[in-house]
Amino acid sequence: MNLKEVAKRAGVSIATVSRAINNIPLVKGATRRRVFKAAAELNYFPNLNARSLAGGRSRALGMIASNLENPFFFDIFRVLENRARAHGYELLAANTDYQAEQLERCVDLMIGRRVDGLAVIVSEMDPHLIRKIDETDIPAVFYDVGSAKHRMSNIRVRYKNGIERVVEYLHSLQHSRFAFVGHHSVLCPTGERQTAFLEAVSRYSNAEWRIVANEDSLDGGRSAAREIFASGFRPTAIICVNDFMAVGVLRELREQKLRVPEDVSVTGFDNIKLAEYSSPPLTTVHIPRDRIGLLTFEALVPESAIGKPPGREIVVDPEFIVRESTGPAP
Amino acid sequence: MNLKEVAKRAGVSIATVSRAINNIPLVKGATRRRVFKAAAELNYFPNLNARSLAGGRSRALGMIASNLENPFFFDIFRVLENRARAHGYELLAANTDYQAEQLERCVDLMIGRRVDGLAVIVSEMDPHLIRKIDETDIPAVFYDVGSAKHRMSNIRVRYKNGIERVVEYLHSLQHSRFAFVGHHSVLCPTGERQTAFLEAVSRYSNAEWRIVANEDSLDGGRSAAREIFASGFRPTAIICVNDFMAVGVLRELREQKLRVPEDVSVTGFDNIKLAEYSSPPLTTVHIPRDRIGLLTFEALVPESAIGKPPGREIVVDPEFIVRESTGPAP
DNA sequence: TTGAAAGCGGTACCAG
DNA sequence: CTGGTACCGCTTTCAA
Repeated sequence: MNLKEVAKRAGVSIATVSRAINNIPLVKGATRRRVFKAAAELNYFPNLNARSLAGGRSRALGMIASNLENPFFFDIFRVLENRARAHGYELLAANTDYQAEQLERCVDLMIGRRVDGLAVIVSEMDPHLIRKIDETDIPAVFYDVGSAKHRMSNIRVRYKNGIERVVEYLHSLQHSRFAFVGHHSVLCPTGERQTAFLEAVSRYSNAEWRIVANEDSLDGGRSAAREIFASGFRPTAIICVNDFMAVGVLRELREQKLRVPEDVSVTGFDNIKLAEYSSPPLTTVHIPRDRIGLLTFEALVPESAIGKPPGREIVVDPEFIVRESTGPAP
Repeated sequence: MNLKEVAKRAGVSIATVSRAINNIPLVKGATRRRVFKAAAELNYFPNLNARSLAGGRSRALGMIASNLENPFFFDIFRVLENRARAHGYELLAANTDYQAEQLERCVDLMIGRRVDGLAVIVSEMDPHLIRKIDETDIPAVFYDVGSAKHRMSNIRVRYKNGIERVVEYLHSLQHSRFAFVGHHSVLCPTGERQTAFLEAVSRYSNAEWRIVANEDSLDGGRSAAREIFASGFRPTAIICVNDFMAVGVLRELREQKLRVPEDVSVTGFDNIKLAEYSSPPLTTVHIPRDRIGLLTFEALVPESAIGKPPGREIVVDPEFIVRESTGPAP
């Protein structure tokens, strides 16, 4: 089914059908009705590929995330999609599983689809990809990487502050043996968190620590915890790169009959919903995904944010939240 | 950047560039190299919209889910995407949040994009939409709804069996006061589970029960549990429509200082990863998402499944799994 | 208010 | 092995 057939049936030209379908005011009411009737009878659906091609814009935004299974990313996706829909865009989502190769495929795909804006919320970003995207002139937002210019914006969360707060808090509770559970991506922001951890912990002369990494999943968190204990190290506090992995850690501690927080304190990061639902609820650091999603949209669709310049650096401050997974050192 | 420019720079015709880019063997090695060089220099990305339009196929599959935040759906998404990618397709995902209106939008979008196959894994499906999709001749798979024909397949999970096993098991443990926590979608499969619950529980003359519903989320599960207790009913066992909500229920019970399973038994459904990570790990019913994802793909892309007829009914049997959230009635 | 026609960027068939 | 070219379905001037 295409415009031509609808036009034939409605007894008008394809130009008129196009106008009617797109709600362009020029069309007379009676004509419009005839067109819609014909379209309905023929079970007509505008071909969006053709529309994008002819129109020069796809009315689609893209979001690439490292791991949509982790609610942190999904929360951003959700608000971004809502904004997009509200403004007549659709959101194409893609997952990289933290793999550089997949990231490259996703980027090519998004560019190939000629998305009108692209948000890249991944930690494995590499400069050559940023350049690649930059050269296409597609408005883009990167997360914790790259620098603002042209049509590229940049959202930067101050992890360092967050981790510092966590470490300070634990130290004030007399903890001295720390473990850091990260995931495999070596670059920012994990890298940043890890570095921040090292810096913070190094400030205390009596502190001992150990760092382990595993995949960003419940299993990954659990394995990481297992690894720590297998090494013989006995932390009094386990600081996790995010809540998702922390839930895995909690599970392993339960297995080992260690009580949280009496025997070991555990902290997460992100403040995903699950952090409130774990047992015990996690002490964590809140990252405002709503705000990030919103700002991302505004950066991608400048018309939606009058007064705010495109291509800017957006800094987000995290917020420390104490729940029940932390307590005085044993 | 388009074919023409690449052709000019490489000193060949656009037909040749097209062939080279698409790895059609006819092209001579030297020519191919010239083309790729030119393409790289010009930062060329094939316009996928144009390709879909001209080629008559989009090389994309669509998946519409009720709630991608629920790992049940996400697990299916994951394997479907893997299969798709392995076969040169991309997967377009969309979320309905259980809203009929959004479902309709998503369907229109997928048809508009001319996906080569569409999986609709939602519980709020309505017959008119099935017809709509049917008339487009796009191969489709529905979950627990519609009937197999033409190019439409149909995956049906035997929930009834699963719920029956759960209820029987609890009854054998001397439970007699049951609560069922569902989510708001009234149609299959939730409806089916709910009905199955009623049938199963009605078989025992001494059984009492109560049914509540809330949104499919952690919060929804928690609220549902709160609602049960607010009503004055004191169940010895809470049967949840899925694991995701069950985790919310567990949280509320903790709040009420009720021990699981000593004071109350709780069961989930689906067997998502989180079910093993909750405290206590959930007794649940396994639904093989991997298999569902795989079968869905095969139904959508018949070439991938030689020997298997397109448009068939696929029946999946769930499997009862006992963990630690269930025990003898108090 | 409507129609005719020139693209948009590819694909694929037909010649050579 | 390569080039020419007729579409694919829609948007968008330009005229009428």
